[in-house]
Amino acid sequence: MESSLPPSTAAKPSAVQDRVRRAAVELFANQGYANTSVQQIVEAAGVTKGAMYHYFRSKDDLLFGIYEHLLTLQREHLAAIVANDSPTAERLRAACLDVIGTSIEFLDEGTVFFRSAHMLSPERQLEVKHRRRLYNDAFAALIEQGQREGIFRSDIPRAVLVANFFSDLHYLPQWYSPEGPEAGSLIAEQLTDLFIAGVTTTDETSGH
Amino acid sequence: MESSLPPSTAAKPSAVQDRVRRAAVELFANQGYANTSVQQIVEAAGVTKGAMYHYFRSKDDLLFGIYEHLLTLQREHLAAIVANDSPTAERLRAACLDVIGTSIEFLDEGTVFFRSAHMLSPERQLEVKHRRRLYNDAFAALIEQGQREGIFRSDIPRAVLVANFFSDLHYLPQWYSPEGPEAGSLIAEQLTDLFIAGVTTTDETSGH
DNA sequence: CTGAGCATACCGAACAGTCGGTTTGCGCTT
DNA sequence: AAGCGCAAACCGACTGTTCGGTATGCTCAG
Repeated sequence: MESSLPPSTAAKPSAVQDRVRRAAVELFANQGYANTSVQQIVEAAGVTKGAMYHYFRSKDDLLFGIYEHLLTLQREHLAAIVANDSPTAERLRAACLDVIGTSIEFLDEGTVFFRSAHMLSPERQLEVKHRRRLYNDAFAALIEQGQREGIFRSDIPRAVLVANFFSDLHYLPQWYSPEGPEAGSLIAEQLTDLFIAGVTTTDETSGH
Repeated sequence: MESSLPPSTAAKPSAVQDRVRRAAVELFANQGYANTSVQQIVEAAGVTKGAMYHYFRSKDDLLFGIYEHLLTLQREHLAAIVANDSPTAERLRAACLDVIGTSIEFLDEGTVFFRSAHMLSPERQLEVKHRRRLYNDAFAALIEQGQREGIFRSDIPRAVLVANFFSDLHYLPQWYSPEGPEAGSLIAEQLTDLFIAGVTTTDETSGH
């Protein structure tokens, strides 16, 4: 949207590059990676194949770029939140709100992220898996701390608790569609509420 | 598993048909629909292409068969559970346990179900969408009843509550892998617990 | 005149689906 | 029991098309 600025401004990531990326994300999200031809992408972006292959080494590069973007973003956000010195419950809440918010902001990217992981080259699949695991572990560590403090229930394996939250991120692109401007953060709060409600210790779940 | 019976027994769904189906599900789950060639399927099934096309009209038919199977199964189960005259809370719990159990039993089918919906022919996408909606509505009706009874919280849109549960089904094939024999139903109970805990009315969420 | 930025024509591989043909199983006549 | 006839089951080479990627050519700023 800031593409209407005079071309003199800022470091250009090349208009072509950007348009190809945007077109690719949208097409991948709507038709799947394997079902989208390079020809379609360049047509949607209004460039030629030669131009595209000038900036990207392969179709796979285009796909991996999406993962790279989201993974980096989420890692940075979570690291910042965890580093806070607020109470565990608040940090968990902040982490949930943030990652749901991000997922809503990048809905198409999320769709591709969760649907097309198996289309990446094997090495890159490993890379993605690894970095996802790091995120997962950092998140799980938050929950573990809460469990030690006695505020989160311990009668259910931590892996299940974590999966129960991550599932919301997975499913989000499948049912959420942006309506109002604020609707996004509202959904984020509601889903976070539900998760926290499920994970918080109650009389029945405290000790076991 | 009952394939070891003498060939004299029962109505045969044709051994070839069955082996093709199994091979297709596994390959679709592991590599995605678009990335799996008909040649791979028939090789894995140990049949020829001619044989396959004798029983299936197209590759798309193979895919739709998976949806047909799961949709029919889940619809029947839910209908039976809803028709019970037990209390709402118990029926919701039973519905959750059942559909998670089914999803675990048919993990590969689930993987394909959630990952490859956009590969179906447009008409069949609509059909699947329609039947999913019916299931969704029946499930939502259960929750609505609980809300009217005051046992389920009403401060969060019903659609969000439902999505919060369905997300678990979506994510399941991504993280769950069958270990012990009983582990499956244990997971089902834990996830159901978490969902119910989140959706049940507490002091803070009762009125609004 | 030179090289970055792009356009165009093209390549080999792989794909879903087809089709003419062969084999197999089975009811029926003799 | 033996042979006939015929349909269903199955085979696999083949086709037209599409794909990701490349090779080469053009253009214009510096």
